[in-house]
Amino acid sequence: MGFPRDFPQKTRRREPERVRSFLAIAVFRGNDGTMESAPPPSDPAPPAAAPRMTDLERLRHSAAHVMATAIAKLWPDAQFAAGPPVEDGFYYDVELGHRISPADFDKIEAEMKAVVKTNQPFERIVVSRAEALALAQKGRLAALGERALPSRYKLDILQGILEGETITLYRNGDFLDLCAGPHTMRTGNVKAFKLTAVASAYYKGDEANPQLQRIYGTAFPNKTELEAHFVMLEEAKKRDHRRLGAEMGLFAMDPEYTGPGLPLWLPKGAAILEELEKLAKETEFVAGYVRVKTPHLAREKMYTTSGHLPYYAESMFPPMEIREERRRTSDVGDAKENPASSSDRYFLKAMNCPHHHRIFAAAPRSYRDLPLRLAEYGCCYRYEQSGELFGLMRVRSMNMNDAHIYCAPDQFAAEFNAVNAMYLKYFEIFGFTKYRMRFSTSAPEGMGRKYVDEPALWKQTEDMVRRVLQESSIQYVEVPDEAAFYGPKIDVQVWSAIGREFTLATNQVDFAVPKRFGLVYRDRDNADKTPLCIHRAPLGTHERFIGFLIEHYAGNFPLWLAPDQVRVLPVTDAQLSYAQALVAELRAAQVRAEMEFSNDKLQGRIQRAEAARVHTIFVVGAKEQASGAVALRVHGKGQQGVKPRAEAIAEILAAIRNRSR
RNA sequence: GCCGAAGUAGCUCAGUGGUAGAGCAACGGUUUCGUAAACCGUGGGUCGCGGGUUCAAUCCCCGCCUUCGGCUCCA
Repeated sequence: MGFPRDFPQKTRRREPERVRSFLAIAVFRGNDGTMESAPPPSDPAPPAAAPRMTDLERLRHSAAHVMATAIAKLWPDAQFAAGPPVEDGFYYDVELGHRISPADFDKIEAEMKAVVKTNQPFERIVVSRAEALALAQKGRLAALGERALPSRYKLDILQGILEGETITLYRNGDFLDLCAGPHTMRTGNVKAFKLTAVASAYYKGDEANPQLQRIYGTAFPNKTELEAHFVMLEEAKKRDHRRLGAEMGLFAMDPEYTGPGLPLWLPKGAAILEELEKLAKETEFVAGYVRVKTPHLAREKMYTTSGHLPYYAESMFPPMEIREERRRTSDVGDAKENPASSSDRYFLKAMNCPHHHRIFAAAPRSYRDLPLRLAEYGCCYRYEQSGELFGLMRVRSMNMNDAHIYCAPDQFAAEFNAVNAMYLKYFEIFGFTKYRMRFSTSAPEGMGRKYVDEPALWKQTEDMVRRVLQESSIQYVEVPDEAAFYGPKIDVQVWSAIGREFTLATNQVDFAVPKRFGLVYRDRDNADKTPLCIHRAPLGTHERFIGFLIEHYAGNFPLWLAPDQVRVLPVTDAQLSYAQALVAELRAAQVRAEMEFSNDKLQGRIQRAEAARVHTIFVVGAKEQASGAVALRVHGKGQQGVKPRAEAIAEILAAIRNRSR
């Protein structure tokens, strides 16, 4: 309970459904039971229930088989599991004594080329369960011939296939695999491919299962597109927030001294952080939020009450044990008076809500006080698994764009709607056009186990949320059985400029935890009632949000966010005082401005300013000084002509105020 | 946490069983310059950390840390 570790932090890319279906697999619901050839690449009608694939996916799926054929030839004891197409290519999971390393790629690719060259047809074969099992027992599936050991993963997959479903094999040359298809016509269709990575993956994604070697590759219809893909990847790498963050001096990671996952905000990054928080504060002020401030830690009782302990404990930093000397009690020889107790343990907070609940409880509340909207960009600490840390996107210390709205049931729809409107406002400001709201609901079978056992409340709340979503015509998808323990939630998924999808923000309804804290308000009928609580973080964590913004803008921030808003470059030292006066005027108006005069030529200084992504450059020479003007240059746009200084500064102030893009 | 790979100057990278180099950055000097790199010079590294092998380890071996690619997790 309590706020899921993913409250604002959710990065995992879900496997496309079709990938899972491959594991379940190899099934057509057709019923012919006869052998037939694979459909040609252009055939629009593979059996109706076959996995649907685009032409590109089909090509990549076939490439996966070509790769498996090559691997089976090089290492006949290879045990294959699943080999689907994925977003950027394909993979095949394999269990193998030999550790495949990138050094083996050349060898594997050479074998693949041989398979492509012989242009083997992909042949679709429908078999009975008994036939398939017999082949698997003989190690004949996902292999070039019979083997001493059974095809264990294929056998397992076969056992997962329901009675009555059609079982199909695909064969190319001697390579025979359990597979639902579809495939291209022949191996010769796999013209342009490349192996890209090797990693490990648990069989069926379950930690309890063996780890397999997952070999990734990609394939395209032709060499040109393949090469373009790698060029695109190189370009994407240049936008990576970890790289830009270092280049631009936004943040630093200091694992040795500060600790892994604990970013240091450098002055230029902190400037962005503060602009973001300024925006949020202004927006929330207008929307009737009030700001609070709470400590970074709390006693154990806070989290036993909230329910985070012991369940959530492993995601929290270990407790600080406060060992008081038992001075007085030891003096009188009665240590039992003051035994070390659990109340001597403090925890760094992993979420702000318990503290906010205590603020709610700090005074008697009337229905007149509701809705009460408590906002705080509290710094939370989560002990994320080491392998999960990822630049700013997954960190261990985070500022949440947090607020908790306590309201009565009849206020819920309006509050929830207002929160959604706030999300949309932000997206508009930042120019996010591609996002999706993911509405996670409960499932009846999880009641009392996975979810708080309040079926009526669940239904009521989910209906409310669904109605609000429909009425506001927000694009969303509903995902059953993915809700939080304490209520339904909405995650906002976005795609960064480099195509990475993750959850930026979460909006959750909580009808369980306020009760655990005994929170009540006195209603009109003079009865004490438990408020509903909406947890909302439209900017998620500021760390992740800025990581996303860096990639979204490729480091080229709009003026209001740009760490370097204006740089004044005097042409010669004769303009130093004029330049300094300009900087002073800009700073007096709260603009981040600086002057640079060095031994470099003007051209060199411009080059450096552009490389540093300074938003606006004022070049001032004798002419500008004489006329009280500035020569403007804007990052990405080049020279903008000469303007009177008052006009130039007024435009800058207006652009900052409007947060225009 | 798991599997694999990597860690050399602030950054990007080269290199060798005989204790290290380049470009950019930094610093100093010359140059007073008009829109994406003027010129000359200087300093800078416990080669991630700890063990081991060796006459000798940045290089070979082992352990650890961190990062990266995946996986798992993400009530």
